[in-house]
Amino acid sequence: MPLLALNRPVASRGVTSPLEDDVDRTLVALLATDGRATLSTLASAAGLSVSATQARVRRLEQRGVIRGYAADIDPEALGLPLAAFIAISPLDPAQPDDAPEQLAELDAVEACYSVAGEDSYVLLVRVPSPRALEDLIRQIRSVANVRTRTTVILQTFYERRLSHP
Amino acid sequence: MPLLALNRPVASRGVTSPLEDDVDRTLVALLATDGRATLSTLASAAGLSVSATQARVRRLEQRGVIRGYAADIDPEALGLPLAAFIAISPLDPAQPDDAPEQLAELDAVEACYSVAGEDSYVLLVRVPSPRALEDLIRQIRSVANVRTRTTVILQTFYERRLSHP
DNA sequence: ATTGAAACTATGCACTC
DNA sequence: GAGTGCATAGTTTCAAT
Repeated sequence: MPLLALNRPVASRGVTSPLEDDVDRTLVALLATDGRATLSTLASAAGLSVSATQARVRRLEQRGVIRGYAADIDPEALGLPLAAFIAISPLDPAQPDDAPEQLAELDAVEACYSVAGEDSYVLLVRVPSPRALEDLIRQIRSVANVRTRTTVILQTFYERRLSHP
Repeated sequence: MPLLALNRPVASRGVTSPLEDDVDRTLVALLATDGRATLSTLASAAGLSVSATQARVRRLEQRGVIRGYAADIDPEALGLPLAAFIAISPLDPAQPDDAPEQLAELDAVEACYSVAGEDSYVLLVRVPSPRALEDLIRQIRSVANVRTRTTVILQTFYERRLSHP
């Protein structure tokens, strides 16, 4: 059973071919909402035998369409009730820029995107408290030599909804 | 097997109690990185019998610590290679504000956060093309009666990393 | 929490189309 | 290549301890 490898850039995880037919779409849609669906459940939904379904799912995994399986954990249960976006821009633009790698060291950084516009990167971070956010911002500034702009998240209405499948 | 229910606000999904001991932490950490880990695998890691492990996992699910299980699908495979943050603020502040609900109708909206600062909400959206992004922005403006500020995501370095467990 | 039995699920292989 | 069916190994479930 394949594990997620979330510390490497998405791009290095290999090319992803698109879904090939309705069976693939059905399997992906089901697994996206129930990552522990059994092959028999998937097989019934797809109208295929269990073996054929297994082969399909394996192919989706190997092609990188399915990147892994994860339990969705409530951040509050982990003691991380405070989330924020932190937009960062380099203080010294003439410096080698490996901010994403540097910032991956910090556990609080859940996501890192490079973006168009005023800022270079946007991070999604989760911390236990306002005090911890202050510390984190300080760390980010020194680790990556950047200026930061922080936007505190007040409420998460939804997250990780699956688009189209 | 529990299904995710991502269309309802996180807050309405019930209170989440924190993790209680190291066994819980081990189980959560494992399931967060491998959502399809078997009870025997989890049992070995936690140093418990399979049945005790099953009971633990069920409790974690019932307490809302584990909110569900999902396959991690590459958005490109779904034909959604373009992602963006869209920050929105109301055009008419004297109007009832149910933007998150209204915007949940749009499949392209993957996440919706209310935020502190200039803007009211930040959305994470995924679309097939720049043209589709233009259409989406138009839809968001009319559906929610808002002004938008869009930040295109150029690269996703990492996403959904688990913090602390 | 553990054991253990029964039901269900995953896997590989022989076979068909 | 892509599917089915079947035998076996492994997993999940639940009652009893």
